[in-house]
Amino acid sequence: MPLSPIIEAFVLHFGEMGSHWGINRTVGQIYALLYVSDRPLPADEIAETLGFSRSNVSMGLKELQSWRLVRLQHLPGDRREHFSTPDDIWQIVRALAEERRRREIDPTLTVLRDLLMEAPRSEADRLAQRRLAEMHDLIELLMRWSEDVQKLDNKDLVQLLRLGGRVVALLELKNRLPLLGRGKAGRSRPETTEADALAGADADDNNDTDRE
Amino acid sequence: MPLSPIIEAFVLHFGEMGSHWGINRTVGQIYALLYVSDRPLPADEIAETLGFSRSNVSMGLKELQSWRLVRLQHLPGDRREHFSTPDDIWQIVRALAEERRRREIDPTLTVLRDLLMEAPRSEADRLAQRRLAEMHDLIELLMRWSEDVQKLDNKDLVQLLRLGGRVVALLELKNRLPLLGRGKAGRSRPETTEADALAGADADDNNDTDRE
DNA sequence: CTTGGATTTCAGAAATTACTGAAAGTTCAG
DNA sequence: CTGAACTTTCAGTAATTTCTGAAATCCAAG
Repeated sequence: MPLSPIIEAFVLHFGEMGSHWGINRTVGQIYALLYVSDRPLPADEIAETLGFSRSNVSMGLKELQSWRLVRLQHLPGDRREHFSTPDDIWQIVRALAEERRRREIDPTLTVLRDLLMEAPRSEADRLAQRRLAEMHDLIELLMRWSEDVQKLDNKDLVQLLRLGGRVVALLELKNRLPLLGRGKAGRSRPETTEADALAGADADDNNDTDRE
Repeated sequence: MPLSPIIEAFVLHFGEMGSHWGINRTVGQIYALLYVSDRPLPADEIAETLGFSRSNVSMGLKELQSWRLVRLQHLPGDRREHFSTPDDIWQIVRALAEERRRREIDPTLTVLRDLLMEAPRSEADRLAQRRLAEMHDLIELLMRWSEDVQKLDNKDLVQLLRLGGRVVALLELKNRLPLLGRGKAGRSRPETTEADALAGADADDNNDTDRE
């Protein structure tokens, strides 16, 4: 069954985009098709619709499953497996973020940490390690934030996003009324860690010598 | 001049990572090398150090420049061009986010909008368009947020990130004391737009029919 | 068990992407 | 101008990735 022009255009564009993001075209197209489909589709129907070989679709679906972007279900009276995407679109964002973290970010942090444990053998090494530490701390900060924010329910998340940069007004409010900050969120130890050094990186550039 | 083990390991890992992110290995390695280098490097030195051809390095540098991830400078008494990465690590994040947006997200939003303008020719089209609208609104929300947040200075940004999910406590506070919300940030029109539909996506799944 | 539809695996073909060396282009001191 | 030093372009080649069809495997029904 041929695709309507609207759906075809979307599928093609999505496939194209995928290839800029380390996902191959086939996989992107399969996902796009499932995303707009009104019902779960069996692999052979996907293959026929998109003009790929059955085995290629099988591979693609396997990859999408490993990213938790599609789910498998059985329809009554049909022995074939049918695939669909989660209804909640935020689940896509969460799944992508989590898997990226697990597969790419965490191993990178491990490498960085390992390299920071090594004894430097030269001045160049020392400088390099300072840069690696900066990168490590930046990534860790971003990841902690994203892990944390992903626990919010959709409602809070949307409210937060819509607030955008205006959230700073809230921050200032909090800073001006320190009593409020101590309740549920309060940790009493002085909050001077790597992150403060990160923040200072543009203000003055030469105070980052506190890490070896 | 051969690389120290620490730097070499970093360069190799970074090159590997690049290939998961739509950046080729060579480009990743060049960037990594510049990132940890203590001084701007000329192209021929990069080529020799990494074992690539001179022309390959030239291509790679051109690409990195187009992403605004390296900058070119001339050193006194040397006719060659030297390359380095910005000192402020946040600038990397900003540059990456902006370029990705410009190159990939914006065109995608345009495609989505175009497809949403098309008259649906079937029930399947109608459903597909509803899904496209959801995706469009989600992306737009995320992009507006990121554009907005990137205008913050490093200090505010780090504070915000460190706050993580606890920012919700502040939101609730604001909601409970509406007087405070109206100052600088206030917009008086009722804030009911596409975003609210997005937020509701998990609570009830069938109220998103308000968009054609 | 056996059968047959459904799925996966895998070796090789096809397509894409990355890389090189030679040649052309640019810049600037003399 | 000239030519030396440096950079870019580009056509061809190498390497990698994607895709396919045939064969193997799986699995539920009989």
